[in-house]
Amino acid sequence: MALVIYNTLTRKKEEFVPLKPGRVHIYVCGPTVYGHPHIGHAKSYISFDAVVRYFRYLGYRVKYVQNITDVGHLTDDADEGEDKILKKAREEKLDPMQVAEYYTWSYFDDMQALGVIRPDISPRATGHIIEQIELIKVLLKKGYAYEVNGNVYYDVTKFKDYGKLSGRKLDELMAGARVEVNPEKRHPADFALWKRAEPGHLMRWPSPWGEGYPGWHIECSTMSMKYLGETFDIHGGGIENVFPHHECEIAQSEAATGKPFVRYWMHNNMVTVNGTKMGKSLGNFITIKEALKKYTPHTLRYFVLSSHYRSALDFSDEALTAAEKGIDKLLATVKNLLKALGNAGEVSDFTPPFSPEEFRKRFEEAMNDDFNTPRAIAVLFDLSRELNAYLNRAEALHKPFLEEVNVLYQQLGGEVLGLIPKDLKVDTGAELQGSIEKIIQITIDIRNELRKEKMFKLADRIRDRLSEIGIILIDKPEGTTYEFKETES
RNA sequence: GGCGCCGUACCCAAGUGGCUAAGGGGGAGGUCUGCAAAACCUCUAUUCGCCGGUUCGAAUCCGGCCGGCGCCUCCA
Repeated sequence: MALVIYNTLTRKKEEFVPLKPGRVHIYVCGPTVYGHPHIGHAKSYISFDAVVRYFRYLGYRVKYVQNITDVGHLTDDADEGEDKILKKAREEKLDPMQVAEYYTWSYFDDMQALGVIRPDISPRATGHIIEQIELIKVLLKKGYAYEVNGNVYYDVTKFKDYGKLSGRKLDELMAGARVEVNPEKRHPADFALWKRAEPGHLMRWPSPWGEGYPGWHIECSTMSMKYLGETFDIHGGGIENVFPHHECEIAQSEAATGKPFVRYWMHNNMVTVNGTKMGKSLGNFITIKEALKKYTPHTLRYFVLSSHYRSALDFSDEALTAAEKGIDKLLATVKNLLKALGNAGEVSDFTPPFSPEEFRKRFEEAMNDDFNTPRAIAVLFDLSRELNAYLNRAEALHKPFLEEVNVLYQQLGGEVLGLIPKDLKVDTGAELQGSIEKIIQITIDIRNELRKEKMFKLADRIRDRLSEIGIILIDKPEGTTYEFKETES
């Protein structure tokens, strides 16, 4: 089955055909860096991380660009109000670029913690002022924009396709306008490409229209086309950006180049907390840093990927606790596998108890269907049940077979979903832990002597106390083993 | 007011015209165990918000209603 993607532009699932064979050019709207990233960012970027990882798994050469917005987004009204970064800078008495830099790194740190692979290019808006001015000049020259008092606006009535992504019509936009009409605009839906800097405005650049700063949609058009070409494969972002942000991007880009801008538009759904939207300006958001105090990165990743990217995800402690149990179960199985791999050998006339390739196929079918990660995860659980059953019942284990299964976990659960760490600890003989392990072994030996003497109360106390510090004893007919409780990666 | 999405078991969540409605969590029982833990096995929705309609056949398509959410203002 071919890879299909739900395209917001056509509202249908469409087979993915790259513009250049074997390559994927993808742009995803990045964060505005004026605060610590929250779990909504986590959902968005983990989802697209899985998309990019899957393309790479399929063998595509991917060029993944994600902007860092360090200027330009305003606090309230489209054209009035104060730049969010400037606001933060004033509140914290910092240079705006200090604010942007600080939160850019906060973002990178959190993404790394969540196992999100860095985009190939993370262009900053302030680093592309010249290119943005050039694009605005083209739009003016082609008659799609007009200047008033050092402000440049895009004339939406000139672009006949305006509304094709979001399904909106200009007259409807007028009727529903909640914002006071800016008298400088010819049409209420016109949007700013360049804003004149008032005296005292800290972030300002010279331009043909005087000192000012770019509007909020122009950076994405500029930077995506600069690095990916005038037409590229995929543009992703949050569903709330369909209108106006992405609609405006299309208007700017296609007006300037006369070519289709993006072939597949992908939009991920929102995170809600207790059923209501989480937004930066609502102040009810949970930062990734807060979430990571309570849950492991793998739990958060698993939680995000266990629902589809186009579904809304409700964040609650119950759901996260269930997710934690789920991912622990998956990781426990992989650990069992790694342990078994240690004592496995060659079994003559071996008959495979199940077909690993069958599971790979099912996994790929799920991912090919618009990146259906919940279904893909379900396949991994089905595989786990088969594997555990084999590990339990087989008296002699066939090493090549276990290795094949291990590769499957590493590729599907590891490389693609980022749920299974490459260096998963198998709780045996790590050098650093050598002496600790000897001590545990001594404790176990003594406890087993107690058990032989039927002094179970004391034996259980030893097990309970060890359990309190995260060492779990497992009594089997062949003897006692132990493992460290999974707390991190 | 306009546009759009969603409602599947106790919870989370796939499935969107036809074999037994995935998977995870939780719960019940069992194998194993001195007891546990882990793992495995069995059970836990004759039914998919409600009401009509289309169809040989619908959770899936159409219409209406009820409920929840999002966008139309910066937001992932």
